[in-house]
Parts: sequence; C-alpha cells; structure tokens
Amino acid sequence: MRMSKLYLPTLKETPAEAEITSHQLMLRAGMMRKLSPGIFSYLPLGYKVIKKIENIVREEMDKTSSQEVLLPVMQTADIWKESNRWQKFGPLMIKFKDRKDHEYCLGPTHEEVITSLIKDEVRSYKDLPLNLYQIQTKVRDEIRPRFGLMRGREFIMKDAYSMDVDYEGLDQSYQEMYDAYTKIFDRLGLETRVVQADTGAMGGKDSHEFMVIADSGEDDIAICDSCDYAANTELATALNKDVSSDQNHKQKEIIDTPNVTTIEGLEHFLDTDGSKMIKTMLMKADDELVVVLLRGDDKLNEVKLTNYLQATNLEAATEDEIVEVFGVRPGFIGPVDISDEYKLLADNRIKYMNNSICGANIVDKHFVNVNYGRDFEVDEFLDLRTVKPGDICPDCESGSLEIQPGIEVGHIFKLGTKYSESMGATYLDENGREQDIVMGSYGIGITRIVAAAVEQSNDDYGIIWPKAIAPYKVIILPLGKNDEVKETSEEIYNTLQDRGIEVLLDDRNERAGVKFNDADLIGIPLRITVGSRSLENNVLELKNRQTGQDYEISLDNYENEISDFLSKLK
RNA sequence: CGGGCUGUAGCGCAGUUUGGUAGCGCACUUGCUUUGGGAGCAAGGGGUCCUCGGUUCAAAUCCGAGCAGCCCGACCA
Repeated sequence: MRMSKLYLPTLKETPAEAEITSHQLMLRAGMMRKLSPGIFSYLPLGYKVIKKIENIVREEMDKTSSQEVLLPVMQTADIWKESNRWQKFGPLMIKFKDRKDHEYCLGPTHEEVITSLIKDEVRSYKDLPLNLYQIQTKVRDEIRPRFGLMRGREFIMKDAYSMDVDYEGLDQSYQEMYDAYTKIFDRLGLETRVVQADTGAMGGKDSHEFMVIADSGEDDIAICDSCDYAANTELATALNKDVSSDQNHKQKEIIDTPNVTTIEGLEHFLDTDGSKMIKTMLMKADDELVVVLLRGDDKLNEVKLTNYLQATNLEAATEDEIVEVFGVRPGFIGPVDISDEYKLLADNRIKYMNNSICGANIVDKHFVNVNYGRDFEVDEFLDLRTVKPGDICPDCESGSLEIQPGIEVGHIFKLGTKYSESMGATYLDENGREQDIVMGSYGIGITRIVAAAVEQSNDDYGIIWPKAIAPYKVIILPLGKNDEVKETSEEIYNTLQDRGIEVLLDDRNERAGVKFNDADLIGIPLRITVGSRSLENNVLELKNRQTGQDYEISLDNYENEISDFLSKLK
C-alpha cells in the first residue's frame, strides 16, 4: 500500500477523550474514531488488524470440529423470554419494537438464537455432537463503556456453542476449545494466563477466562506463587486458618465511640486493626434484605453473595432500610440482638474470631469482646470475602496469592442444560428417551484483543505490533527527493509485494522526521530506510521496531535478507 | 444511578474571576526556501464559543434549565 493513498489520519497530540495507552495510541495511529461512547469506526489500519485477528481465530477454529455460521444481530424477544433472560439481561440489552409493535433486541450474546436454531433440527443422538461458531458484532448497553475498545457498547466477538449428548461429551468439547484458545492466543503473540472464572449471567458450571496481564485490566486475578492456581477474584478462595491466639471469651462490654462510624476510624480510636472487628453490612438482593458479616479488614465479594442467593440484582441497602433493621444509622450497626426475621450470613472467617469489636446498634457505641455463639448467631457461614495479596492458596495450601490486573480476552463456559431445558432443545437417545442437549459456550473478544495487544506492547513512540497481527509487516521510507532513492524504493516495494509480503511505501511528500515518527507510531515491525546516504554505500538500513536494533544489509541480496529477517521476528 | 471535572476552529488549549468586535499552537490552502527524527518565512481559509431561555445598551463571560463528553464510584456502615 502506498501511504500517499492510505486513509491514515495520525495525530501528534493525544486526544483528551482517551485515558489509557491503547486508546490513546489507537486514536493517534489513525486506527479508529469514536462515534459515541463505546461505539467506534475502524479505519483501514485498525480494520486490517481486526481482520488479522479474525483470520487467526477462524483458522484455529476451523481446525477443531466447530463450523462457522452467521447468526442475526436483531433478535426477537420471545426466545429471550423462553430462556428467562429478557428481564435478567435487562438494561444491558438494547430493546426496541418494529412497526407491528413486536419486541426485539440487538444481540448481546447468542445462546438463545443458537438454541432456537438447533432445537428443531437436532432430534437424535446421531446429530450430536455439534459445534457452531460465528464472528460477529455484539451490542451491549454497558453501564459505563470505557477505555476505548476495552469495554465497548458495540464490539466484535467470536462466539462458539457446543452441543453434546452428555457431560462427558461436553468435557471433551470444552477441552477442544480450551486447547484451540491456547493456540490462538499463542499465535496472536499475546501473553495470556488461564484462570478459573465465574459464570455470571451466562449461567452454567465450569468456566475459564483467558487473561492478558496488564495494568489497565478491569479484572483482578489471584495467582498462586508456588502452584498453578489462578482464579478471577470474583470467585478466588483462600485457605482460612484458625489463627486466633485468644480463645478465652472475655466479658462483653459496651464502649463509647463518639462519631466513630468507620472501620478506619475505629482502628485509630481503639488503636487496633480491622482484623479484630466484625463488619456488618445490609445488602438488598432482589428486594430481600440480607445481613452480612465480614472481618473488618475484608471486602465483600458481591459475586459470591449474588451466586449464593441466586439473585439477579444486588445492591447496598439504603440508610432508611438500615435504620429499619438495626434501629440505628450506619456506623454503629452490629449482629448482637438483632431481629431474626432477616437472613444473617457470615463469612467463614467470622468463625475464627474471638473477642471482637462490632457496632452496638446504639449511636456512638460499640461492643468489645463479642463472640459468635454466645453473643450472636448466624444462619450460615460461607465464603463471602474477596481474596487479598498474601492469602494462602486453596490448592497447594502453602503458596501465597498475588493479585494482578487482567484483561479478559477469552472466556469459556460449560453451560450444561440451562438453555436446552428452558427452551426445549432435546434429542432422543439410543433408548428412544428424550434428553436435554448439553451445551457449552466459548467467546473471544476480537476488538478487545486489539486493545490488549497494544496495552501489552508499546513504547514512548507508539505501538509495537507482534508480527502476526501487524497491519503491515514492512514499511519502506524513501528519504529526500533524489530520483535514485525513489526508484530503488519502488523496486523494493514491488519486489516485496511480489513475494507476498505486506508492505507500506511511505511515498508521501513528507520530511524524514514525519515519516520516522509515523512509522514508529503505527508500529510496523520492520522499517527499511532508503536514502542517498545509504545508497552511496550500496546498503539498506533496517530497524527492528520490537527490539529497536538497527542493521545494514547489502542492496544486492536484500530480498533474501529481508525474508530472513521477517521469519525471525516475533 | 451517585459524585467530580469539562464543553471555545479538525486536534490540543487560552480567554470566563472583573460583560465591550473570538485568540494561540498544531493541522489545512497558496507561494518561496528547506529536506536523515514531527522545517522556516510570508499570505490565507475555517467558529450556531454545547443548546434553549433569562438579565443587560451589550453575554463565550452573569443567572436558570437542559444536553453531551471524560473520570471515579455504584458493599467497606
């Protein structure tokens, strides 16, 4: 491609709208432009990268038993009502009506469509297993789209759906996808980490996420420093040990704590730390009020609580509701002598606490030396806390957990029979009995991968593409107006093109500095500089964008030298 | 949905406190010079100052309402 013809509006200055590196660089490198928050147009360079990623994904998917299809973006409400997700997905879906007043949504995902598609045709165990995938635009009305392509309202996703006769078959399909994903991310040049994950709104059993470790990641993952354990903190657990030294239950006392309404406040006021306190919270799960107890220095894991309660929506109770339950405003609430009409759940760690501090349900008062069993009861102990750095690994029981931010680029689920059951997707087994199809679903965020790749690989000058997804492999910079420079550049350009190498020729009438800077910004892996200086010595100058190293090669045998060079690039 | 910040040329911003003909840098157009890391000089083009309403002789500036964008939060009692 000749850059004089390429629609490549690069920017010198960073647009104010972009906060994180990948977003800034993609705008500056002329890869995309925003139409509305989370909705982007992809320009030639950006779209080229997207297509590269799609092709690698497609190639690896086609090597599995999965077949490519294309499902509708516009979906009818009835299939969502069948699966009971019309309400559950709720505001995340863009819903609208047609002229006949029929309800539709723009597909945020395609479990419903795929299930309704196959349920009429798949009648026999002989039709299974079946695995279908598509690469397509998804629409989700995210609460807060942000970070450019990281969390968009419209984005491209590869989604695959497996259908098996039983769970054994599902396990195999799942493993096949797992292996394919590993290959895909490897080929994309992305460093990913596989972690155990929550199934969220998709429902189902096992689930793994493929994470790119990056500071800008929106997820936190817990990684054991001595074994393979890695999990999204949404579900990561830690080994709880009974570490309390003080087993004697002291006399409960009430103390004055004027205006001390927070854990930190109590830490200062009593010169102690949060691990000695019981934090009492009132949560509202789909209109049911639930009292939750945690150690003072722990954080509630909402996902764990939501899953346990099988709630759709979980939020903090209002101040009025707190007064209603505890008879006192927030800041002094506690589990002692409260009404048993509300469910009281406690994190497992509460079991190991002795002589704790908690609110007294009286303004400006707290209790000290409060003990479970004697001073308060709970309905159930369960794991409700979010793991913290330094926690003990639940698998090897010796390593310690680190927390790292990650970008979720792939997610695989064992759905089981959730959708087939609700939507009646069944088959007849060998005995002529009707059975539910066992499903799995497998997603890869194509556009998010672009952002993740940039996050993972860039420097002060711009993007540094891995070879596999670079929009072009080589960029030729003719410097100056010298005819020989022009002719030589054209010749190299044509030769490389003939060899099937994707190459950019910067034939723009720009100064050297502009060309160098744009080449760096758009991140082409190999740069060839052609100038009168180098031609005098009968050489070409090469620069490896990934390592920053410069090389000189002879003009006589450049085709092979460049091919060699490219084959060594990452 | 709550909080904070912002809205002035394609981009980055000043001007708003104290009302008085709308500015700077980059980009763009033309000419000359220049040409190995975002050139210099000169001449130009481009604005509903987010919108609507109000105050005033006069509003980018003051007041009111709305809209949009960005960031943080949406459990830490």
